Amino acid sequence: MAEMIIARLRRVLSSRAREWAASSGLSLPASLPVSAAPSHVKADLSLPWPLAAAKAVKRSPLDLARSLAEALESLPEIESAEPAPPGFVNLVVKSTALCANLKAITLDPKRYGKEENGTTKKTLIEFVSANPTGPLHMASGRGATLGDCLVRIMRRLGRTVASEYYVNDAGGRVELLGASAKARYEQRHGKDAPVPEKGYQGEYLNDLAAAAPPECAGWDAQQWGLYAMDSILAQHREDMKAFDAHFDRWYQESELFASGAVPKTLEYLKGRGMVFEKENAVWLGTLKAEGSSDDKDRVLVKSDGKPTYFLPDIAYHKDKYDRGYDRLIDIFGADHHGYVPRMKAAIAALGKEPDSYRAVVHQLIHLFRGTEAVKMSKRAGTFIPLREIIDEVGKDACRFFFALRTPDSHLNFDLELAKKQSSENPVFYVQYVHARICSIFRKAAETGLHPPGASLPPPDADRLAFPEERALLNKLAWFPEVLLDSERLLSPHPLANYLMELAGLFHPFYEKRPVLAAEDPEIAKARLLLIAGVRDVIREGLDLLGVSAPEQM
RNA sequence: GGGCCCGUAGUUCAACGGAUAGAGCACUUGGCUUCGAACCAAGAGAUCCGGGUUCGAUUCCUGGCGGGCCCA
Repeated sequence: MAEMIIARLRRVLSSRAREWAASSGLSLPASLPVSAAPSHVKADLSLPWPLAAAKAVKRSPLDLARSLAEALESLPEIESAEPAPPGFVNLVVKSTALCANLKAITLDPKRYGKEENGTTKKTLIEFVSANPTGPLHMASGRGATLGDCLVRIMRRLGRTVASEYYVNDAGGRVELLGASAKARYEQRHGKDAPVPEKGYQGEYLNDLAAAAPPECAGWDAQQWGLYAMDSILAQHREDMKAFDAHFDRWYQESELFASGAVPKTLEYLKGRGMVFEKENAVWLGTLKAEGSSDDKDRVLVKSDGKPTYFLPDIAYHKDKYDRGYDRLIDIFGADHHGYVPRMKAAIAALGKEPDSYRAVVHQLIHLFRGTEAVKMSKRAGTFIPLREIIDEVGKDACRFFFALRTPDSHLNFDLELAKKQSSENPVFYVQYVHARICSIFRKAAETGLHPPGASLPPPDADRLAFPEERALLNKLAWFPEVLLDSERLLSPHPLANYLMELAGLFHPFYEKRPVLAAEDPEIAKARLLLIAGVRDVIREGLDLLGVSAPEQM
């Protein structure tokens, strides 16, 4: 398969530009980005390099742009290179190159975007990891979308990556959950049994108590706790399945205790001299750790001899490294952002490269019903379960909505709007393009113009020369770059926004350039290949977001 | 009180330090006997307020104001 066109151009242009710079006595920055030309410029690519280079020399940026444009114009893939004030070089890519790229997409859509010589590092992405003490709520949906999309995107790029869900099933909360469930059970049987003071209040505990097997009458809080946690965890698994979020492993905290990893990790940290004792407790010196931004030291083992949650968390992350992952990504909701500095400190205490650990903190979702804010409170039991949204809005709309935004955005989610299933939801805008194209292919099969499965000839560039066609050819070329952006930013939002833009370019083409009733059969076939490329990229792009691409809607 | 994040069009959101700040929805006016009108064309509409760095700031630094979250 041909190398992706933009990636190739980036390499070729950079290399030629460096030759040019060397012969002109200039120095160029280490990174030479190639970006799409802005809409008001009639070009495909835009280079701001002369602006950056002009600083050190006495020539004007525009002069340098003229000179650079001359040096680049002779490249085989380049149609024209024009200097533009204040010092850009705008490039038009040869249509033949874009057409070759189009043909390559349709030949093997599943590999479009794969980096042949990418990193061999193994990445582990941990996300959701909600406590099994209550149903998953909306915020988990955002974390699930970010994590799952990232896994899919990185796999598409050719990375080795695995996903995990960490289950906090050890410690005191099992018993507290059990006591809460037991109280609900006894209330159902007419007893005056108050839920423990700091216990769990949610309505779901009622359902859980009602569904308990007959022998539960004799259970103590611990047994109730195991039962409750099992059934809540089973619900989490079902919710994640319904949300199309896949985890390669559900890692249980109790496994760490069972294997002795917790005390071993403590010994390991002691051996590295990272631990001290004070007031009968054992501490990790996170405050003064290398590169630490934590605001105080953290307890690992309390004065009563019990470990805090922090110690098994460290043991879990050590285990990730021990299993051969050299790049860890954790995805948190903003309510856990305070956790990040101490985990970074712990990574340093383990002797790992700080850059090998990345935390994505996504902001929480503000829920509305129309204009009325809905407060989320797990304790009060008034949160909106993720399941309710999946059932009423659909996981496609929900995932696409979350995938469109950067993790940093404090996004608003209007339940009434989302439930409308109307065109107000952007996912339909993209899916509609896919359905429209599939419809054209059905018609093309009926009329015999293009039997299913038949291959289309590589297009003659002259037959895809209208601006609407050129714009699509160009946009399709950027798909692999968008995947790289998503990986770099650890977020699917560049991809989701790209799909909106691609869809937005298809409709005008559709209105102005008939495919089946084209001027002649050769043009019809060229346009069929073009829309096949659009269809494939939308289908693959939506798939990376975990969103379906219906053939009819 | 300290820390993290945010403030862009009526609204929900984009924009590696680059050019005339882009989309969806909503609004106004047009467009279905012609591949799907969940669409298109045209119109109107925005960077919270001061300073600073830079050839160039929505972006970086700094001081306010406003909001979300965490800690004390």
